[in-house]
Amino acid sequence: MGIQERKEREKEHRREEILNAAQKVFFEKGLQASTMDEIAEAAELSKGTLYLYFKSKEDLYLAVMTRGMELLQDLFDKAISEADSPLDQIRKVGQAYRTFFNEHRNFFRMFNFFQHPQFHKQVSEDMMAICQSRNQEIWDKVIGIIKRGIDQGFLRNDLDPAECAIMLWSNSYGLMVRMDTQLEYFRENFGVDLEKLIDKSNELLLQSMMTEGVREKMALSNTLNNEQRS
Amino acid sequence: MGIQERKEREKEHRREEILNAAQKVFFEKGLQASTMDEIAEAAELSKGTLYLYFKSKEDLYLAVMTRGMELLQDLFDKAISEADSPLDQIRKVGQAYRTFFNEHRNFFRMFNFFQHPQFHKQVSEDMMAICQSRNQEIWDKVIGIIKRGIDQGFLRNDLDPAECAIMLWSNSYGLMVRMDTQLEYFRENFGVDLEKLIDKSNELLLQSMMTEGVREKMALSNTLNNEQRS
DNA sequence: TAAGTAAATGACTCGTGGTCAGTAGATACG
DNA sequence: CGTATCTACTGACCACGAGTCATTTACTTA
Repeated sequence: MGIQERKEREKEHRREEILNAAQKVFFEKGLQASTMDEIAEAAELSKGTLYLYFKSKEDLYLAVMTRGMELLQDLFDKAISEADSPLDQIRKVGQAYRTFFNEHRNFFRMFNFFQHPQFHKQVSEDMMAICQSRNQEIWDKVIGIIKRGIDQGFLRNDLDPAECAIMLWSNSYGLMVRMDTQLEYFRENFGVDLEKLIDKSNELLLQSMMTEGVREKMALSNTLNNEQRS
Repeated sequence: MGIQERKEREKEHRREEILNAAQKVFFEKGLQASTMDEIAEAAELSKGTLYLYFKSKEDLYLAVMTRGMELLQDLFDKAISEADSPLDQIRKVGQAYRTFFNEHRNFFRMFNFFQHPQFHKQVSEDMMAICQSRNQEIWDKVIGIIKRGIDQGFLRNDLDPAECAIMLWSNSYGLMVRMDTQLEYFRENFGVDLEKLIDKSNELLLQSMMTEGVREKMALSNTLNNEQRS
């Protein structure tokens, strides 16, 4: 009998609907200012029902966040599959991260919020484990492409892939946080375009990771490109 | 008559006592989990009194945070005055930031929390302005030493001081956030020592900002140092 | 000593996260 | 078809914490 299966589907569907409502409310107001009543209202359910599907407001928040992690993973996969060399993969994944930041700012902020140790205490272990494993998947993916870059001679073989991945990621991340809250401030006070700066500093780091030969070839083709343009 | 003055002093003193109590509680539990009753208890005052001195829990939180900003400024001033060249100043200020992170982690987390746009809405404009201006002071200081580094020929003169400052700062910051929540994770899963990585990646960036001549001189003296050691 | 003033109090309100006894509607059974 | 069971759902309710304000206390001044 398919009744069991149908019920499972319906339950999953209901869960998704709650997530949709929660996402909408959280995106508008953030964790603190959103209320469970409001989310229940948006989901056209009673508050009690929310607690049948999620252990707490924080857990619900993280469940929404995992959607963002999936999204980021998809963007990365797409970037990796579209690139033609390990170096190109690294650049395109970096670009994908910046796209994610620009077009899914609310998810970026959720990731950011998730970093706070104090927040972790309010979250169930189950949900924490889910986030951990998704996180691990993303890091493995990023480290993987760096490793290929080293193995195929594009990046210096005295470097550690994980270290490189963390450096590049954190470098972008640090600037994005700045951008998110102080983009105007830096433009007005110091005439700095943070958007371009992310590109620049990421490229700076990447180049210092390249092997001598690759860097020279890069420089040469850049020169050619510039000459063609002018 | 000095009564007026004495009252002012007493009021200031009371304010400091409240800040002491708040700092203790906030450090232990974070913003969310700390209650105003608890802080009042720690300050040996009633809750109502707290609201005579601070507009809201969030304002009180930020008032504690400004102490951290003062502390960071002092560390920077000390680092700048103790260094003997602009390049040394940049390195020592970077080191001071890392010291701040390690020894005043709770303040670092407060700064971090402050970054959230959602949090800003819950704060009074007065307090926001105070934080802004302190922030500006710190950035001016950091940009100032980079500018001296460029003017005196240590750093490439095609670079913008503000851009360099932001790059270096954000680079450290990004890694510190990672360190704060995932130090063990990265050590266990990828064998990466984030502490050392901050040094490494900061030095990497700094070197790519140096003029050719200075970099070569640096490389030479490093070689000599290494030879002396072995 | 009494009036006046500033500081401090704590009982109160109101909003919100989370609970749980009860309801309704579907399903299984006689 | 009627009844028992089960399951998702409900919303009144509780606990607790931020913020308020009428009242009290302590000090100053005349």
